Amino acid sequence: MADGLTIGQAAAFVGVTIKTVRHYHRLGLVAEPERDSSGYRRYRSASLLRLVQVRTLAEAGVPLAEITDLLDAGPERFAATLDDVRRQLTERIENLIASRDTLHRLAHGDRALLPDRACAVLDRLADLGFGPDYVATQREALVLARALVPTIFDSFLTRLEHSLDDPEFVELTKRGWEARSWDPDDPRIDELASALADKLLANRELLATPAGFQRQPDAAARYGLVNHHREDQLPSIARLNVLVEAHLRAAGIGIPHQ
Amino acid sequence: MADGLTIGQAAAFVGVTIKTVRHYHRLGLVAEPERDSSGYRRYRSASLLRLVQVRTLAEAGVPLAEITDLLDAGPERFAATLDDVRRQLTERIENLIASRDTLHRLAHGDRALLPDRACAVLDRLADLGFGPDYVATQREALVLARALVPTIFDSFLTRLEHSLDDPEFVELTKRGWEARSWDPDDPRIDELASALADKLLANRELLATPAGFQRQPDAAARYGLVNHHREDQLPSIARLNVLVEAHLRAAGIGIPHQ
DNA sequence: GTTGACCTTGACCTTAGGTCAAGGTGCACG
DNA sequence: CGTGCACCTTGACCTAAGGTCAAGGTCAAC
Repeated sequence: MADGLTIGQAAAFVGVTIKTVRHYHRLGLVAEPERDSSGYRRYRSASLLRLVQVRTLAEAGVPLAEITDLLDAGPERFAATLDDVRRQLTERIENLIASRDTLHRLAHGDRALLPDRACAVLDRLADLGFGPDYVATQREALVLARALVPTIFDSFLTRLEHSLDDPEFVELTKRGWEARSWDPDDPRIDELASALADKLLANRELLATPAGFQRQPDAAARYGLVNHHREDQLPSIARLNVLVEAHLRAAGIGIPHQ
Repeated sequence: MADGLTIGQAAAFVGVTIKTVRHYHRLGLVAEPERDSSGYRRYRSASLLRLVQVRTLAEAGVPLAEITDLLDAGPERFAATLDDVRRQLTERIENLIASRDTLHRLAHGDRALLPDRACAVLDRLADLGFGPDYVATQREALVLARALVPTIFDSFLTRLEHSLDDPEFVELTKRGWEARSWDPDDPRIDELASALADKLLANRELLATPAGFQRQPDAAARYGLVNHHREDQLPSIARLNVLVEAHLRAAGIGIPHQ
């Protein structure tokens, strides 16, 4: 009894778990105490003191790896190191707060990873009579665009809003979406491509490359991915777009190419 | 080229490392894309979209384990889960802030894990002519006391302050500390023990058990550890204390016993 | 003598990837 | 045509601070 506490008692007194005490032993933060005849660790006040010191620092957020140095250092380095640790904690806190704010925007207001303005455009698509599939695909393209070409996301949206103001263009786009169920060789696709190309050539603002586009590395490849999103599953749409681009190139308009 | 990006390109486009992409595959967060003839993964826009979605949530602090469910859930559960994650983040942030504050108090003001008032007492010990060894041992005992019997730490300090107001008691204590280098059987230890016991019996407030003492579990054992700190390395001091306690018990005073 | 609470060690698990190793692939340059 | 270099593949092991589980030894009480 007088020769010390068992590990469970010591841990309870200091307010930690047994496993924590053993962990500190293994890391060398607290020297192993003597063992009794049955191999049990026996803790005396000096061990408890060390345990308390380590625990106090650990609870304050000091990494265990630094605690040994800290307890062995003089008061000047003690304070300096603590300040250092405090700065690191502050940084982590700020990162977490930023995460939390992002999360807040995602949960409230942003619907499915997009800002309000993009959601409004998608709602307008639905109002204009586009089917849910089309709206879903456009939503995906917008999510992709925001991540891959963030610098031009806003002008991308602006162009989209513009295009929805033109009833003829809306009609052509709807018909284009119907083409997804046609055979890729259906001659109506060729007609539609001509009509779309004519429309675009008559309203060139729908084609304008936004300023700052080239500052993005791999801009053309990124943009191509957004523009051709899901085309691998929609061969007729893919062909339609190929034809439209061919028309435009024939008219001397360079299309960003993958 | 038209059949997809390699993992390095996909990772760069989305803004993560290759290892992160593979990690998401292994966790099932993003389905493995098709491989080309040499076994390279080839990413198309659908994979990139998924990668972007996962990345957005992960960056916002959502645990990876919850992201699959989140992306498959409807918008109502989406928002609810995000709120839940946000609450957990808030909790972690508050814990970190508390740690940082503790750290601040440790680095500035608190010297070596003790509050100002305790440091003042220790300074006073030095002023009264106690040697650095004694002060260091007392400092350790205070650190131990604060952790093991926090509820009575303040009254413990008060008693200590009181005792230092009594020059006779100070003298006896100093002489007690000198006894550390005596032989444990030195008869002067017996004399000193009598004198100390008389002094304590004449000033019983130096012995009073503080209120609330018994509310601490294992109060006596904890208190004993503090009172007998380092005695295992100071046999003469240990004997002195044993004798003093015997005197007090003989006079009908119960000493908390280990 | 047996039960239940405690102790011992060791091995594996957690998060979100990072690092290293050994080997295959694709492209440009000489 | 070989060579170098950058990229890809898998697999195994590492992080911080312990938690959990397993198998077995010990102690005190009934």
